[in-house]
Order: sequence, then C-alpha cells, then structure tokens
Amino acid sequence: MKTKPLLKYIDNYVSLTKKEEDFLVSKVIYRKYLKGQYLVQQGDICKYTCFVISGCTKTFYMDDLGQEHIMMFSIEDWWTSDMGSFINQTPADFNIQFLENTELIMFSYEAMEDLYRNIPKLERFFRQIIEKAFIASQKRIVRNLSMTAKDKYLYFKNQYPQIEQRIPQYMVASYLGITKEFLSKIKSQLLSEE
Amino acid sequence: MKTKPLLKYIDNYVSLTKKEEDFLVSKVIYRKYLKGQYLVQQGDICKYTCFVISGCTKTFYMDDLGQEHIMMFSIEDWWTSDMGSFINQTPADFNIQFLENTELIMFSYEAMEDLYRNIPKLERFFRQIIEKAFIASQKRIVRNLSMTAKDKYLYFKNQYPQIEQRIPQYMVASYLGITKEFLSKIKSQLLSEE
DNA sequence: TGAAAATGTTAAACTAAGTTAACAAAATTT
DNA sequence: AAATTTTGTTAACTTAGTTTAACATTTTCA
Repeated sequence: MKTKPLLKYIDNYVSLTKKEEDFLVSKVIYRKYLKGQYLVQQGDICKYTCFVISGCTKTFYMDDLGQEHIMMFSIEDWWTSDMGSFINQTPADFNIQFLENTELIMFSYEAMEDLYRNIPKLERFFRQIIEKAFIASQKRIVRNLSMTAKDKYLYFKNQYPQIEQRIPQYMVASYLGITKEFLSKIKSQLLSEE
Repeated sequence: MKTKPLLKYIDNYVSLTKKEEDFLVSKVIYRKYLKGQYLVQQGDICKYTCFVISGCTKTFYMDDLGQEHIMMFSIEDWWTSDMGSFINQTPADFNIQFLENTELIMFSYEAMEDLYRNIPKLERFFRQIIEKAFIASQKRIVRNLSMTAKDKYLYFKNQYPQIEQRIPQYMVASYLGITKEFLSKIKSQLLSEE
C-alpha cells in the first residue's frame, strides 16, 4: 500500500509517532480506479473522503437539463469528497468521476471517527485542511463574482497549469462557468493579441 | 458580557465543563460596534474571528473599479471573519462592515491558539463549524454556476428571508452577482407573473 | 417639517456570453 | 489504416445581464 505520500503530506501539519502512523494506515483503504469510473454519483451517500496518490478526478453537478457544472479537479496530493454528503451521511449533490486511472487512499466515515478518537492530533490536521479548502472556496466565489470570463480563464491557466494540460478544454469551460465555444473564442482572442 | 448565546451555540456541538466554559469566556472579547464601522478593511490583517450576538455585517471585496462584491451577510448566531487573513495572518481580501449596531464575541489569533491548546474539544468544534461553512460555500459556487439570476434570487429570498428584510436591495443584487437594476427588473417580473 | 441623501424603478442602447450548427482535427477503436 | 467517436473551431444569431440616465420614493437628519 502506497501510504508514503499521505504520511508526508500530514507531516506538514502535525507530527505523528510511528505508532500513530501505523494505526492510521491500518484504518485506511488503498484502491485503484479506472478512467471513467465513479467514486460517488449524485444521490448516493458519499462513503469516503479520499487522498489522491496519482491520477485525476472531476467533481461536478448535473442539472435538470443534463448540463455538467464542474466544481473542482483533484490531482496528486489533493483531497476529494462530497463533503456535505460525507459529513452528514446524506445524498450527494455531486458526482466524482475519474478522468485517468487513479490511485487513492480512502477514509470511511467510521475510520474517520476512529481516527479522531484515537489520534486527537488528526482533529487539528483536518481542521487545518478544511480551513484551507474553505478559504480557497471563498476566493473562487469572489473571482466568479468580480472577474470577466477572460480573466477567470487566465487565472485558472496560471494557477493550475498542470491541470489544464491534462483535461479537455470543454471541462475547463465548464469549471469556469462558460460555454466551450466561448472559451475557444477567448483563447483565439488571446493568441491574436500577442 | 453576553456570552450565553455563544455557549449555547457551542453546546450543540461539544459539551464543555463549567471550568472550560469559564476559561473560554476569560479568553474572548465582548464588544459593540456602530453601524458603518469596519471589523476589517481589505489589506489589513484580520485580527479576530467573531460570533455575532446581535446586529448584522456584510463581507465584501472591492475591485479595482471600485465595485463592491458582497460575499456574505452575518446576523445573530453566525460567525464572521476573513478566514484567509486570520489563519495566515496575511492581508485581508475582504472588508467586513457593520450594517447595524452590532454586538460581537471576538476571538484573537492568540486566544484561539490558547483555546485549542487547553480545550482540545474546541479543535473538534471549530472543525465542525468550518466543515459546515465549506459545504455551504461549495453549494453557493454550484448555484452561481448553474442557476439563472431569477432562480438565485428566489433561492436567496427563500433561504434567508430574515436577511432580505434587513438590508437594502442593491446589496442583495451585489450578493447575487447582478446589477441592482436587473434585480429590480426580476422582482417586477415576478410580481406580474402572479 | 422640510431638505438632502440614500435607495428603488423604468427604459433605451449596449455588450458579454450563450446557442446552434456545420466543419475540422485529434484520439480511440476495430 | 479506416472508421468512429471525441474534442475543438468558427460564425451567424439570440439572450441575459449591464450601463446610463432620468425620475420616483423612502429614509435620515438638521
């Protein structure tokens, strides 16, 4: 089981003893998924919070008209879950689908409770992770409110160059909240500007 | 010092002993602000995370063109802070301004550290609070991506009727990411639909 | 109470972004 | 390698939302 990347990641926030690390490792699940598979589908209960070891996922909402609205992508060293569904064990709002063959470390709800009970440091760790996620989420809201489509695209391109390389352009458009045609127009505009 | 609403609020998540409650109370600041004053201005370091006892605040970003983009309102029993600034002690992205005379309970960065150190249960409490805030933030992103202006307004009206009553309409428009004129148009459309 | 300031409405002209559809290029499958 | 599917581009047309500006209403405060 490849747990090194996770333990290394955690070590940036709190330091666990060997014993604690072993306990943690005993509680998590390591699993590979294939491109196209789903971790959660909207309406299901999200059973796991996951740390991505390798690969890529998209988290999206599908509206009544069948349109996909992409919330986020996750790659190596990122977390993914439908937090609302996982925490409250209620039906998920979002789908999480693998865009590449992906290796994950998965925390079930029970494992999470067990870990909090036995390793209080992890309470601190996850608080800090979620604080960061919340801050990023708030900043995204403000970007969506205050930036033009072009500026949002430039921000995305600049902030996540690794991601832009790996996913089709229509998914970037969906993430930015614009149509694929309009993104295509923006990109050709940007090219002709130079 | 009016700390009852806070203690009652916390009690929904974790139960503190009398001693712990007293310690908590000894670490926080109770303060009143007047309508129009600021808790933080963008560019400053956000010194406090606050629990609103009474009153109302708006959190907004002001862009280079001088336009306000409202992120959130807070009323009784809500939390307010520029989380990014508070956690990292870096310049704030947002302004927090009082829309009414407001009573707050304020947690400084040092108080927060002290509280986490002495009352580990609070680590759990704040993790849970932030999880909720994060979930709400994600849902807001998806609404902004997938709903029309009209539907966003109806959702807001329905979800926060207490808030809509208390604030001017142009602030609702800013929160929804549309112009005040367009909101006015939407409202008159809705009236004529019945 | 009356004047000033703040907030809300309406409408015309405008612009950013969406829709549709036809074609082009790239990636996958057979 | 050909065929099919997936992804990307371009362009004409439409629509949602903005801008500006003039006027109406409400609130604040001297």
